[in-house]
Order: sequence, then structure tokens, then C-alpha cells
Amino acid sequence: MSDKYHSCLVSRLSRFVSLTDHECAFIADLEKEELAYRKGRPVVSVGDATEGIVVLKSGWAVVKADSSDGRSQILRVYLPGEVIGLAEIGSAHANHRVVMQTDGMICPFPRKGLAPLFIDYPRLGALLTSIGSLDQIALRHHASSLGSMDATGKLKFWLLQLRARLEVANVGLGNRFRVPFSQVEIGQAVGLTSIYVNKLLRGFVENGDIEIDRPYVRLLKRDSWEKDCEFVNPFVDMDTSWFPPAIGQEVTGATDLVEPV
Amino acid sequence: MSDKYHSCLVSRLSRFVSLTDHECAFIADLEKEELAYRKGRPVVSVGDATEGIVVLKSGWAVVKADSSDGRSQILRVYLPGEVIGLAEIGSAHANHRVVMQTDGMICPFPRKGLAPLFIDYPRLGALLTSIGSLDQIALRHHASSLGSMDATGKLKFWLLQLRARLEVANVGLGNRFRVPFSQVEIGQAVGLTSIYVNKLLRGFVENGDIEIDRPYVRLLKRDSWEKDCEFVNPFVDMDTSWFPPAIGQEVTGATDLVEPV
DNA sequence: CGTTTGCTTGAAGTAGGTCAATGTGAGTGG
DNA sequence: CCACTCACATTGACCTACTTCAAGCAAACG
Repeated sequence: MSDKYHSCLVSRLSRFVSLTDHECAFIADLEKEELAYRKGRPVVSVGDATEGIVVLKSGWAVVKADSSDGRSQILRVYLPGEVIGLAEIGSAHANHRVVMQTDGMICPFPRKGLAPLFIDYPRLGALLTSIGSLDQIALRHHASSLGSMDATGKLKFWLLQLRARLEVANVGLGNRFRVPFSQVEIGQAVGLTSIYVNKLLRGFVENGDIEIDRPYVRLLKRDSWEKDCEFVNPFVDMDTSWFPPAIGQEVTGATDLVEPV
Repeated sequence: MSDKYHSCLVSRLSRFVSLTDHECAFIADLEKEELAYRKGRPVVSVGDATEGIVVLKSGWAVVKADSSDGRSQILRVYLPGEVIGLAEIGSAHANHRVVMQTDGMICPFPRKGLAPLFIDYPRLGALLTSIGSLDQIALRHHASSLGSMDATGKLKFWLLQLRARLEVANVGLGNRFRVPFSQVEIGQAVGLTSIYVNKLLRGFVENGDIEIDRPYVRLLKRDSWEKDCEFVNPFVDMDTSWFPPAIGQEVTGATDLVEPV
């Protein structure tokens, strides 16, 4: 089991491919720190020099964009177990803020580890590239929802997609899950006013579409919602068939789960 | 000069790092085909098995998302010289269509070349990852504009960003450039009706903000527009400092330009 | 030369925003 | 323990930025 390495990145990557002993040891060696961050604490600030990637061991984080009129917007939600910073590694400086949305633990994987990773463990390089590409697909779906749906659709879509992503880490998650966002923040994520978000949510509740038991939400009509939004879950089918072969022998089975907070 | 290899990917990648002879030869060997595609021809269709990446040697392409009510949306514009398919390599099947927006030439880089690339040329692997990450940043800016700006802002932002990206390939491009999109298509890209796009454009013209000489557009007040939109050009600062060292000796200087159509 | 594709313009309707006020639980300091 | 604050949810009245519908034109194209 990969657990003997106490490495967040190991358990994250194991979800996609079976890591070899060499691979696990290499990653675990670089990722020694494990830091507790409180809600609201910045993980990456705009203008920061890029510092490698960060694994979110527990808790949630978000990517925010701020405009000078004081409004800010949520462009991306990171769930426990996800890798932060893949969008940044191409740039010298960060374009957007990353902030903890709840208390949580993060594990920095320093940038000096990236070159050896690409050199000695090409399969892991391919894997990072692929994870980045899945991120991009998710972002496309988000942009698509912002550009083409009405308010109801955007909100439904956002909740559906959150649930689907939580289920990746937590197989068999039902229709009830935690949404650690205020209505203001939900508005910032879906591009609506908090007050209209409120009206929509209340409407959903009256309709019997959802139950709210803050901060939990239960989707009572997920099927019909998924039809409404033409929702497809893009988080299921990573294709690893083209990857380079592994270095060393495979030891870890896939799936150790990360508990949702 | 990298030109002796007649490879699109070589000239694209040379823009970011100086490639070695080994690297050039390897890429050029895999990328032999060069296909002429007409406007409207699909490059990737939804559900297609992922087939490696494609370099757009000349012409423009777009990523489209279609909904069942017949509407479609433009999520991404690919300019001459750009790499198509980095968002897809993580998935087994394509989620979105890619279609030629003008006539052009494409060069497929087969997926079977990816594993050797990551194994033998780790620096190229890192480079592909970085290009994917820049794509993602651009997409974030787009999503941000869709989610937070009013119609005027979205349209200004889209034009500014198009100009900025064209300038990457065509240093010293002024404020006049080709926009090979109908107003309907512009609407699909910025999330507005074609008819409102029309009204905005006519307004810009009357204001003296732009000149239109179809299909060319000239931005007469770029500076003040960039202030309005808090526009930052994210396409300038790829950070290659963390890359693994090159295999073989460096031979190519950076920058051979790809002509805009 | 007729047909299609795209641009232009106007009139009318509405989804969603703004403004404003009230309610409510969770701290927090006295 | 209460009083005060603060962040968040709720609700209503009004307003406008954008859409929809409809019609006329110009250029491109078989």
C-alpha cells in the first residue's frame, strides 16, 4: 500500500495508475512537509513566483480573481486530494489567488523536484500532464456553462459538477454533500448575485428539488437535473494507455480514498 | 535554424526554448504528414478516441460545444502555430469538437510519439506540460470575463486578447488584425446574441473606438480599453527555468515566426 | 439571377441586477 | 448572563441590459 510513504501526492497519483516502489519513494522523499492552513489563508498570491505544485491533503481551496472594483470571482474549486498549481507551472508568476476555503492540510512539492521527476520518471511526467489536461476540460465545461446557460442552469450545473467531483474521491457518495460556500461565494462562482442565488435556492427547495441543511445540500432530482443541463461527468475516464512504462516494479493498487471533510 | 526539419512542432516549440539537434530530429521524424483542411472541416469530433496532438501550421481553428437545442458555443480559438489537443490527452475520448475556422494546414503528431518523447526528451515533456498550463490560464481569463463582465467588457476583452495572442506569433503586429468570424460566431465566443454584438460593434465604430474593414478590425483606443478591462497579457512569460536540461546540443535560436493568415 | 449568408435596425419583453430593509444565529466583550 | 456586532440569509420593489422577434439590405455564390 502506498500509505507507508505518508505522501499526499503518492495517494493522489495512485488513483490513476499503479505506482512502483521507486516512484513512490522518489515522490515521498521530496514531499516531506505537511502544513496546516486555516480558512482564508492564501496558498498562492498574485505575482508570486511559481513554486512548484501543492497537494491539498484535506480541506477545500479556491482560485479567485479580483477586479479593482472590489468584486471577486471564484474560478475553480479544489477538493481534498487534488493538485494545486498545475495551471501555474508554465508561468513565471501567478495570475490568480489560491485561498483556503476551509481549514485544511497542504503538502508542497517543491519545484526543484519537477526536473528529476520528468527525467527519471517519465511516466509521472505524463501523468501530471494528463491531470492538467483534465483540469482544462473541467474548466471548459465551466466556461461553457457561464457562457450559454441561464441562471437556473448555471446553478444546477455547478452543484451537479461539485457532487460528481466529490464522488471521484468518495465512491458511492450519495446525493447529499457538503457545500462550504456562502451564497455570496456561490454567486461568485456561477456569475450571479448572491441575492438571485438565494431566490433560486429557495425556489429549488419549494419545488422539492433539493434539501438544504446548512452546510449540507441534498439533490432530490439529480437525474432530471442532469438531463436539463446535458451533464456529463468528465472525471471518469483518464486515458493512461499511451503513458511510458513505469520505472521499477509496481507495488500499489489504485484507490485509497481521501475522506471528504 | 530549425527550418531544415520542415516540422511545425519544431518551429512552435522553438519559440519557447532553443531545441537541440537531437530534439528536432526526433520530433521531425514523427511529424511527417502535413494536411490541407478546408474551413468547416472537423479536426476532432466529440467521442473520438484521442489521437495525439495536432499542430496548426496555418489557418485558424476553434473548439465548439454544442447543446441539444442547436446552439453552439466557441470555447477556444487556435491561432496559426498553436498546438491543438493538449486538453484532450488526459481523456480517452474527446468532449468537444475542434473545427477549422478558416482553410489551413495541420500536422498531426501521433500519440505513439508521446511516450518516447517523455522518456528520451524530458525537457520536451516539461515544455508540453507548460504549454498546456498556459492554455489553462488563458481559459481562466476567458471564464472570468464571461462570469463577471458586462457585454461591452466581454467584447472588448475578447478582441484585446485575440490581438495580444496574434502578437505573440507576429511581433510588432499593430492594432489592426484579421478577425475571421461572423458576428454570430463572435456572439458564440463571448456569450451574447449576434444582434447585440452588432449593436455594440456599431457603437464602437460611432465612438471612434474601432474601425472595421471586414474581416479586419483596427483598435483605435487600445490603451483605454486595456484599462477598462484590466487586461493583462498572460502570453509573455513562460518560465522555463525549472526544465530538465536538454538532450544533445542546442542548435536553434528561438523565434521563427508564423505568419498570421 | 435567385438563394443563401451575414449585417443592420427597431420594437417589445424579461431575466436578472440593484437598492433597501428585515431577520437570525454565532461569536464576544462586559 | 445579556447586549452588541457581524456575517449571512431572506424578501420585496424597481429598473435595465440584454434577448427575442421581425423585417429589410447587401454581398457572395451556385
